[in-house]
Amino acid sequence: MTQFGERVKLLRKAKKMSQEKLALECGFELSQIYRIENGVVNTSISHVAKIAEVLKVSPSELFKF
Amino acid sequence: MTQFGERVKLLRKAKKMSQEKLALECGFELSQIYRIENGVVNTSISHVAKIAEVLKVSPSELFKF
DNA sequence: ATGAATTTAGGCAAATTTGCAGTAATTTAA
DNA sequence: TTAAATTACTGCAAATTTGCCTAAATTCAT
Repeated sequence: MTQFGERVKLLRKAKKMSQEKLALECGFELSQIYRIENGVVNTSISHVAKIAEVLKVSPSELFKF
Repeated sequence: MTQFGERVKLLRKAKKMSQEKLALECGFELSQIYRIENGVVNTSISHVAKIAEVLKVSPSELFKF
């Protein structure tokens, strides 16, 4: 959960995207991006898919840890 | 969601494992495996990780569709 | 064909996630 | 340095998932 979040943060920063922009493009809340990146929540596969799409990586990239 | 479930079902059957056995080894309910495989629910990343572990594949394998 | 095993299905309560809204803390840029 | 931008964090209600339970439907082996 924490590892997954760290992966999201890493890939997001690699694209020089703010949490807010990622949230906006994904269609969910800024607070939710924070929760995901910091392992506060155990998010769902549809969120995984959406984040991957916006970050232009395959969902499997988010599990490479 | 549906695609993810189909992937779980495929990999589970490849290991000749019943939903019940998978559920047992994962430590969750049979009904939950059914729900995941049939796209009834949008399950969480920790469940993804656990299923991958039990099926002896990397989590990313479950997103190859 | 039939009995056993497996899968599908759904209801309900408890647990968890999410959106929404806000504020505080930290980082970045001018 | 200080103003702006970004990130961290929280409370609450609504939505969703999960466990537990039961039963019907389907598949499979004999």
